[in-house]
Amino acid sequence: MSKDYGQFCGLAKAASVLGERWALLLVRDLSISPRRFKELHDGLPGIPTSVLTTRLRELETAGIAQRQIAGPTQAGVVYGLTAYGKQLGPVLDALGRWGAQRMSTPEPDDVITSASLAAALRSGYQPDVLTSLTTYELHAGPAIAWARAHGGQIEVGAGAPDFTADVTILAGPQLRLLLAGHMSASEAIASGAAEVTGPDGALATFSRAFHVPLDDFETVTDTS
Amino acid sequence: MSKDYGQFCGLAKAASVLGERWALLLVRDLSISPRRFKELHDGLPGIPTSVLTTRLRELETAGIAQRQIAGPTQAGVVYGLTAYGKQLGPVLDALGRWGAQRMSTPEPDDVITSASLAAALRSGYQPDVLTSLTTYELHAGPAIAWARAHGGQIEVGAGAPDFTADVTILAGPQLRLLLAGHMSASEAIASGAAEVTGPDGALATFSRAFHVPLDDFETVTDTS
DNA sequence: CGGTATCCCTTGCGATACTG
DNA sequence: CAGTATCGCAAGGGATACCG
Repeated sequence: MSKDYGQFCGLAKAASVLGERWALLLVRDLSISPRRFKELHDGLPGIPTSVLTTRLRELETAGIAQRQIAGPTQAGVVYGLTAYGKQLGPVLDALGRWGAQRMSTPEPDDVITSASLAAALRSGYQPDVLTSLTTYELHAGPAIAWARAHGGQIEVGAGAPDFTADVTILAGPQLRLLLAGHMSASEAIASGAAEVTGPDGALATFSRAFHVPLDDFETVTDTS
Repeated sequence: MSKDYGQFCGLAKAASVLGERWALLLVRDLSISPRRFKELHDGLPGIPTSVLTTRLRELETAGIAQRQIAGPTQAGVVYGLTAYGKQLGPVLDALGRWGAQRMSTPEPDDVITSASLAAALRSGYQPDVLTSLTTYELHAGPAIAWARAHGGQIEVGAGAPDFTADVTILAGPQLRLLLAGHMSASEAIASGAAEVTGPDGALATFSRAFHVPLDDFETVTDTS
């Protein structure tokens, strides 16, 4: 499947690497921050270690990812993106935003990972909302992500932040509707869909600063 | 391979459809213009008809493509993108630009298709160069594409245009270097890499209006 | 033209186990 | 923790033939 398409075309070259199973999600996770093998394995539920190894090698060969030694001996192996790989960030964000349009409610077996939550924050960020530096800690089910943003600058991460956030939000699956603007901040709080710690109006500001639209057709017409 | 990833994540949803073999290239071709089954088959060298059918069905189910009846009886079946599918255009352009950065010279067996050439034109278009409406007809080996552009507006197509272009360019593989700005218009003409019909300076303007950068490392370091 | 229908066969995924 | 090794299986891709 890693086969080439035999076309002199940038998209074909991209597809030959990123079209591999798990590759896009792996790059997504690496784009949040450098990660260890085990973190990657845990963040991609279902991927076998052998496949993870193979993908990492392929990404290395393609100049997208690289091994980094982070600590003493080889205990500190860490995978990160190269400069070339980092350029994929905005592209994957756009692709994720596109895919998210038809994604309103989690399927019964859908999992939310911390890295995908962080990526969602990054992809929905609106540069013109936050006029002063604001930090967020967001919990969506078992997933945790944080953001530190101000004007055109944003930084996100997966897992608990190492600082105390200005605003902490505990949310359930309804978070999707809030980010889409289909549920107001006050509704979210009143219904218990979100629990907020922080200044008054913080959730309203949050939902404007991180907007992931929904193009609802509710469900795609099933023609089967 | 069409398996889902079980994640509530826009990128994961996108990957489950677009990660399929041939899917990205198929959408690319459809994004240029609606096409018939045979045109799609011809434009994707190597794809079996059965796989093409399967992909088209999957794209239909995902709400990305749709069958359209273009003529009398069923002789006029045509596949096109839905509104949702059309939103992928700019995203795929970005992905193609990313992939093209490491693509300097065609591999011996690389093919150039008209649709990929048209997509390349669209992806490299610089909105601030052409101050008046200009039309181009571009030949790169066996591939033919055209563009009609002015300011922020651009329209591209695969195959010979149905109008007489202001500028006609016959180019070889060296075209890649011209688009990257690694070869000047005058060099291209002098060396015979490009043959131009049109006003003086037309090729220089063209190479500024359609810019596809090259991030060269020549070849990615092979660490095998 | 616009597909269906087979068929084989590779590949690479997923599972599990195990090593430095 | 950071992988390697093995293995079986199923899916799906590619080729080819054929039908409406």
